[in-house]
Amino acid sequence: MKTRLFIVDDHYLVIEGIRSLLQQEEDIEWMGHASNGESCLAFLEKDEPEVILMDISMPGMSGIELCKEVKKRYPGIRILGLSTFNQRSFVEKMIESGANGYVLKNASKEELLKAIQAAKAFKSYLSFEAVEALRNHTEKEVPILTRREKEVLEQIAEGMTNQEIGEKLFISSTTVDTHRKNLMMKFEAKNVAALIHLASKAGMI
Amino acid sequence: MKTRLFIVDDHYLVIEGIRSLLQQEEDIEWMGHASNGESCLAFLEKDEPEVILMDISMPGMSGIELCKEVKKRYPGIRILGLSTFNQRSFVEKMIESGANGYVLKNASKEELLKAIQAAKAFKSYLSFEAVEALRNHTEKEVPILTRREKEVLEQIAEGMTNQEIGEKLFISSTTVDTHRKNLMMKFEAKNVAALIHLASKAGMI
DNA sequence: TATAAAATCCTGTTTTTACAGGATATCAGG
DNA sequence: CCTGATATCCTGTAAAAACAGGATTTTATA
Repeated sequence: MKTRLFIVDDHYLVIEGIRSLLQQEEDIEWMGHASNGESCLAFLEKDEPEVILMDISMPGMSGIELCKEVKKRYPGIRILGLSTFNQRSFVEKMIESGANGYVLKNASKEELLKAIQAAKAFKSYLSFEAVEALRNHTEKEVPILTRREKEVLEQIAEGMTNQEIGEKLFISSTTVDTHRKNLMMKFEAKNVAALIHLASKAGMI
Repeated sequence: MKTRLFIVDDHYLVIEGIRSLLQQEEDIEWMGHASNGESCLAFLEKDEPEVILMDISMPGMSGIELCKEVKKRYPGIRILGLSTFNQRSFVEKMIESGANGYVLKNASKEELLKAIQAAKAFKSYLSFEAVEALRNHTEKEVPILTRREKEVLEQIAEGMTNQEIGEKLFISSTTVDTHRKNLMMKFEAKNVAALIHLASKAGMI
């Protein structure tokens, strides 16, 4: 019995590459692909795959949000996280959101096939690096920010003062200051300069 | 005549995917791949491809450094930047480092082939998004910094205060403050946060 | 060798941030 | 229903940065 596979990734070359890679596999049926969460959900209304390969970082709805949504609507579908990031926080979030496994983009074809087969059998599979990421607490992780913290961070990066941010977001400047404090705690930054530097390196602004 | 192609990327699935995609192409000869800058340079000592597809973000030596090095040692080799980032700074840095083109990972197979053919003919090719990235921010000019200003900027980004920077560079904290003022003037930044943000986007830290 | 650019240093004042140490309301998940 | 996370708000003090407006020395180069 063939495994009905669907893929969601915003990088066309990755999709086409994996498609081409799996085309020669007898036991995989390629159902199609989507380049964002919205079109993935639209596809699922018409047809239901067994396994979805899902990129984490996508424009619009993130893989984590999409994973939650898909699992809520279609609990039978197995989801494999697919990403370039081997950061603990990402792997963790994805598993928490209901993913059955996690494969890094630097995994081998064999590893990918193993993960797909495991997912089909309702088992879980984490690629080696993903397991390492979960084990390795020492590795510097990208902090997970709340909606408000992200908004405040963006405004700080634009050069706005607490007062200006407060006016813009309709909150008190002291509240902005609290968010700022929390941001610096999360990033373990000494001051704004370090905060913006770290956030920028992490690709969050 | 076949195009002798080599690829450098730390994501195995991307390599295998692109290999699989291009295998059916008549006019491309797959020479091999490397997962980092060092092994790429080692390969080039033995054999010389015509075109190298090169990822920008890699562990160890970055694509930008590798590009410079390859162009220095083997000026005849054409290099195509390959990345998920459509940020101006990356595209620009890569071109400055001698790359003949830039293709995003969400490009189509046709676009990739076009870029490879252009590179083979010593022409340049930028994928649509890369051109957009270059066009969108052309107005913003990156300020030219002095040696000292760069040093101070780096220290500021690390979270050091004027006093700490002064001690480290054996100058007065007031001098550091002057450099800071000049940096903010050059970047037209309102405060450190904006300064670090702009400098980071410009790829200067 | 002029001259411009760079690097150094200073005294103030005002504004903003950093840090400490709270409190309250809401809402989702176990 | 309780707990934890989120978001909101507050008072204070100390430290740092931002701003203004200087000056001197060094260094590269036209």
